[in-house]
Amino acid sequence: MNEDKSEFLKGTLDMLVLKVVALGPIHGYAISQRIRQMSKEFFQVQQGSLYPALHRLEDRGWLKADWRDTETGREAKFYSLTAKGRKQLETVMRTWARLSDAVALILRTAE
Amino acid sequence: MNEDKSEFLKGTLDMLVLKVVALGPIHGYAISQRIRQMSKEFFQVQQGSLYPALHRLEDRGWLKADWRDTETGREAKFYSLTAKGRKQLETVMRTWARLSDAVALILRTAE
DNA sequence: CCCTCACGCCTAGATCTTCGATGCATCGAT
DNA sequence: ATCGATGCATCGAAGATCTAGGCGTGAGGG
Repeated sequence: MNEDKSEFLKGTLDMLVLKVVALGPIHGYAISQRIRQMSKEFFQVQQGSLYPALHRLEDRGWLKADWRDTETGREAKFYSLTAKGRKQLETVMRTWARLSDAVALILRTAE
Repeated sequence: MNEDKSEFLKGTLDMLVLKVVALGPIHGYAISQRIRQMSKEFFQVQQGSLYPALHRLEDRGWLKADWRDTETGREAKFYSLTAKGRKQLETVMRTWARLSDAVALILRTAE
């Protein structure tokens, strides 16, 4: 398993977060809600997974954060995608496509 | 993330191994070759991942093992699927289907 | 007025998987 | 005789996720 593939064995979370942030600046709490709702309740991201993930993605230069006000007038940390993050998202989506094809190849083999 | 879903975040390896073994009794070394070849070189399972996985699956009662001779006249540990293992494979394949649908839902969202 | 729940951020420790490295033994081919 | 493939295995490091906790604000019901 090379590095890119291992990313997926370790989880799809990073990809999902990148994708959601790519739709427009959004804060952490809303990201988890959005992922849950977009996946029809399948993914229920825990905060203990989400926040470390966000910091990880920021450290790698894929996301940048700034504090803004919510519609409800609260302060929240809004994340946006960097140029690097956009490239990473594309890469990772291509890898996901290949991975799910590979899995399908194996799973569909008749017994 | 519930337990079943987490299985996938942690990796597809267990499912792939179960599936390959479901095709007929096969030994560890051959499993890794088969996975590689069936996935068109995408998955290259390391021995340091494979053997622990096999022991894990055996401990859970999904695989059983016995020593047999290879076509080349060597001894090797052949794994077969138990009844429990077959059920587990079905469960896990259904979960995979739902997971990849959920991922697709999110990834396909237009920006 | 108080209490609870949703919002919104975060970390620490435990647990699990995977990987790279290493070890051992046999066999066939050069 | 040596080297690569076959075939088994373990160890330690690295990483991701989860559970469980903590902190603060604000709105609404009793």
